[in-house]
Amino acid sequence: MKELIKKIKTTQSLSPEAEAYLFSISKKKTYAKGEILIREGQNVNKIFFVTDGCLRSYCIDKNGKEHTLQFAINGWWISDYIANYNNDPATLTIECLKESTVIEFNAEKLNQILIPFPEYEPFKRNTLERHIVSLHKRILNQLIMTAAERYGLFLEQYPDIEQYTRNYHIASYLGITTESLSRIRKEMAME
Amino acid sequence: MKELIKKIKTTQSLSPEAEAYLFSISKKKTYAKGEILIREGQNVNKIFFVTDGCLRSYCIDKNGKEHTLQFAINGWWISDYIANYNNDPATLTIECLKESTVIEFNAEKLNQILIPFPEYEPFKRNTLERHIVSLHKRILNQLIMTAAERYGLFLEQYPDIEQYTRNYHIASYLGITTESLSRIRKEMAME
DNA sequence: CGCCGAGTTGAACTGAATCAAGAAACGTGG
DNA sequence: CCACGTTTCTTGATTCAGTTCAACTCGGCG
Repeated sequence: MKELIKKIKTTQSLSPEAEAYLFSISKKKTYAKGEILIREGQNVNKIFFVTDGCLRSYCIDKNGKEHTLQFAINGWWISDYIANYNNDPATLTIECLKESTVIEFNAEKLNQILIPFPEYEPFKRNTLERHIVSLHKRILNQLIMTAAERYGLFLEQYPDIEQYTRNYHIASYLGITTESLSRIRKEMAME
Repeated sequence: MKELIKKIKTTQSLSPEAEAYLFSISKKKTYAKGEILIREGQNVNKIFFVTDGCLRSYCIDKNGKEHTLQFAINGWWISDYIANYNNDPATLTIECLKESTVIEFNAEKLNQILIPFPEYEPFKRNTLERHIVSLHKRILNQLIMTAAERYGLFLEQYPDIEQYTRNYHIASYLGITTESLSRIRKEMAME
């Protein structure tokens, strides 16, 4: 929780009362590698702030293939935003890739913080806007770059992540098969 | 402007003072087909609400190819969010595809509305969240669907847009070439 | 020791890109 | 209103990146 408070305070000040409110609506939880935080089909209204570890969200297509939407490490938020926003059952699954500590919020209660504590708003907005920017970049990269270039960028953006992830986690994030990723790795090693 | 006010009021109430403030920081503008609202490299801090017509944002890669990030029709916002958020020069170009009417805001002033009029916050947040949801869906669709399926979905989402767009606008949105799109169309017509 | 899941490698295949040429649509000026 | 040039769209042939399927290697672990 300290991590989150600290992060908020890089954007703005936060009264002790608002801090207390955040505490009161959140739960610190630790998950083991392989645990599922949100499962496809469940009704969920949770949102997680990652303070340590590594998670990913993915969906499963009609052929049973997984497609990774997001990795979340230190300081990132993760949830099924599609389900949360529409009040639908989850279409995503959120999985713990290594032992992780997260702060769990009820999404609605977290929004309601803005009524007594409007001071929280700039942080909220900043988080949403940064999220949009990263998604825009991802879409453009997917349109512009080759698979090998995308993998290179991925390694820059998540330098340590390969320790925790299976090959197919990364491949399904990049939109390629594990075999292709394996060949790209080989190609890169030879240069 | 009526359109925007109406849209805001579907989410929440809005005081006459807040309405007046929105008026005071915005300019209604009409652009002809082909006009450029934001050009790559410019310093921009504008954001547009489309009340009529059709616009698109795109970037140009190192080979000179265009990649469409977004189409905006009635009731959508469009801007270069990457540039706005980072205070960088624009990496995107925003182009008018048919005669369009937009409401232009200075992005910063639009955010500052929240200080005197926090009542505007739910609309703002709702807009951002809906934007995130649509981007998540787009990324997943790009990972899961074939080019032909994506084109089919595109036609559902933007049923009238083909009247205003060039073939390559759509192709570069779907991440394929104009030739491929042409063949997909042919394929679909034969069935 | 042998099994099992993950990663790698190979060969054949495929969807889409590229390159090139022709057809259709469009706008402009006479 | 037609003729012309330009742009866009279509079609074909070829190439290529990435997939698929299948076999093999490696490392961890009961």
